[in-house]
Amino acid sequence: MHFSDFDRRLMDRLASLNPAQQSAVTTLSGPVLVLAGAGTGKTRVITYRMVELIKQGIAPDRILSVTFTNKAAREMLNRTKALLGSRLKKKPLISTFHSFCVRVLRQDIDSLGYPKAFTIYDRGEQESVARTALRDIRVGDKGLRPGDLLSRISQWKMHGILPDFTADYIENDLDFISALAYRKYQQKLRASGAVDFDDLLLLTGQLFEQFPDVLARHQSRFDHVQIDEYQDTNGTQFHLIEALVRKHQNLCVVGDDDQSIYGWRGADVTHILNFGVSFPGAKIVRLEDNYRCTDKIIDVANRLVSFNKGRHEKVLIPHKISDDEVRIEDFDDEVTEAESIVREINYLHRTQEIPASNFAILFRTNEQPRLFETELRKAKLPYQLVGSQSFFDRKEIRDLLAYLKVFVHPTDEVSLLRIINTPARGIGNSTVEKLLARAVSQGTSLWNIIPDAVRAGDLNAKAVASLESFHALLKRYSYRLSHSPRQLAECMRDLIGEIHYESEIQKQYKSADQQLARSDILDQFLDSMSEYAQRAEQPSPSDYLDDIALNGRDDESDKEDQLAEDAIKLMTLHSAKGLEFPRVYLVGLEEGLLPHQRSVDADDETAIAEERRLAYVGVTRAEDHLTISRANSRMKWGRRRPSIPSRFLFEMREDFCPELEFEIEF
DNA sequence: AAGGAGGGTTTTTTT
DNA sequence: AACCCTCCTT
Repeated sequence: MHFSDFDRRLMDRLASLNPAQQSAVTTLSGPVLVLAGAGTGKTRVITYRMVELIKQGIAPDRILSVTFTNKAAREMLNRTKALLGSRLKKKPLISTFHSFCVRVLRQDIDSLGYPKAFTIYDRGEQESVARTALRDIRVGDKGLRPGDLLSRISQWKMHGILPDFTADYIENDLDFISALAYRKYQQKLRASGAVDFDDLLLLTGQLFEQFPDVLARHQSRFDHVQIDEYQDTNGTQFHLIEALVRKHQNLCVVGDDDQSIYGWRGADVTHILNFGVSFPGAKIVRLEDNYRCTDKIIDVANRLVSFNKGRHEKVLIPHKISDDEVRIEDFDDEVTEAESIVREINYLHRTQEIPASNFAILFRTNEQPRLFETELRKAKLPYQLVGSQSFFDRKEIRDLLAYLKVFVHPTDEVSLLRIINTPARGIGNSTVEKLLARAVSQGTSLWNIIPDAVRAGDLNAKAVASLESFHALLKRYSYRLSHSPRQLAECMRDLIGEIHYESEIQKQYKSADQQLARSDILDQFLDSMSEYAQRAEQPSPSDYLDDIALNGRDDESDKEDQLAEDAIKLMTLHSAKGLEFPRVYLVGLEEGLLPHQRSVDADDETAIAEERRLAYVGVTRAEDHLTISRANSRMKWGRRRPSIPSRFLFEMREDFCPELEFEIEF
């Protein structure tokens, strides 16, 4: 959407606020809960409120607004700028919890015994740490994998439970081993000067709790705090908020319990349900006027969500009337599903000239978009896969980032292990094992042991020579980067040359096509770095790494924004939250997919309820046209299996009665 | 130490 | 079907 359209719509909306919305906007002090259904303009209300505060004379930088994603933060900032123009003298602080916490921690984390130059570990790196932590523990034949332990550990962290306090929560083998792993894991992280995503919140909470002066400093920075998507707050986040507003209670939160879809990540709906208890005297404003969807779509959404128990009863009131029924279509298999939907989009786009950006295809799992991508590419339609961090997940990028991390922070053991023999330089497993054993026995890090080990002489000559030149290489680049941070891209380009990374690619990929694609990735990566070096006020490698950790492929989005504006969007239901599209295809409504098999197996009504909310989120993304589809059979793990229509279809439509094409076996 | 073959396993969702 | 891990050969 262009700015002019955008502004016009905003101004219209502002002029037509209903009394409930007005009261949300004009209640400027004390706690406020805005309970708002889908498509009622939640985020806009919070933006207007901020604008109102600034108009009343509150300095923009004394308002903290927390959004759920970095993208939402950017959008909110743009709207504020559009509404206030030159009246906006300072920048309001709009960020996610995680970005906010990184800022806090960069200042004070040393009080907790971590280095200020900590690195942030993502999922893959966490798993390596967990794997080493696991190795020290005798797992026996329990068949547990790092992933299981990590998610248990993550749950504890999101409830603010530290390693020393896990004893109360042990109920089974998984808990027991996870508790052990948690301690080892946390030790390893700290030794590597690393922090994981949950730590960002957990450590900030710890900091606030243990150091009242630090808390006081941050409390006095803000007169007002606003939180968007409050239904997704976890325990640790709640404590952070509560601590920040403890003195003035100027807190405004916005959310919808029917859209709580992050329970698996620790989000706790009770925070929004008990807001009035946690913050006495809170005003509660309800928004039920839906401006997004047609009456037909709202009807389906209301019916569906009414099957959930224990929620704030809300009935969305549609403001758009349409003759277009919600379509529920079935196809033989997942290939036909993709083909047919893409064929329809192709027709509508090319013949009816409906812009590509009007379309969105929403799905439950990440294996689903593949086929749609293939079909869209065949039809030469512009599309964008939203949300997947595929770019920074590529092997090449991860390798080079690991180099960069070691340059910045030599104690980062996970990254060091990743690059020590990448590309192969004759430092094989047995050598690495010896080094690690020595590091453990001397109680120091792998990095520190390398010069010693070279002297000790129980390694073969080739390995020693390689180690020496590897060590020298790291020192050289780390020195160079710290002295000329603006040269980030050039530096990495030289590195690629020096370690012959390109020839490594040639070796690994046989076809010229693939080789080209891989080199292309490297170029994009270097571009992203030089772009960063220009954009940032004070570029530094560690700041660049923060940027990537928190924003993913953010740097590309600027370039792609115009392109993305005119593309068909493909995304999971989770990343579709907060967005809206004129034409939505909600695909794969089958038992086992939506609701997901894992929730079905859990045999737990709350798990199914969350799946239902997910479907509800999908339905309510559609502005004008909604098509729901399913396949009668689907490939899974190389096998074709029959699919049963999702139970949600029966709930959405009273008259839903499909003809089943497969035979029922008894 | 490196590369390749064979076997076993897998996927929910993401800041 | 695709990926990862382990083991085997060179």
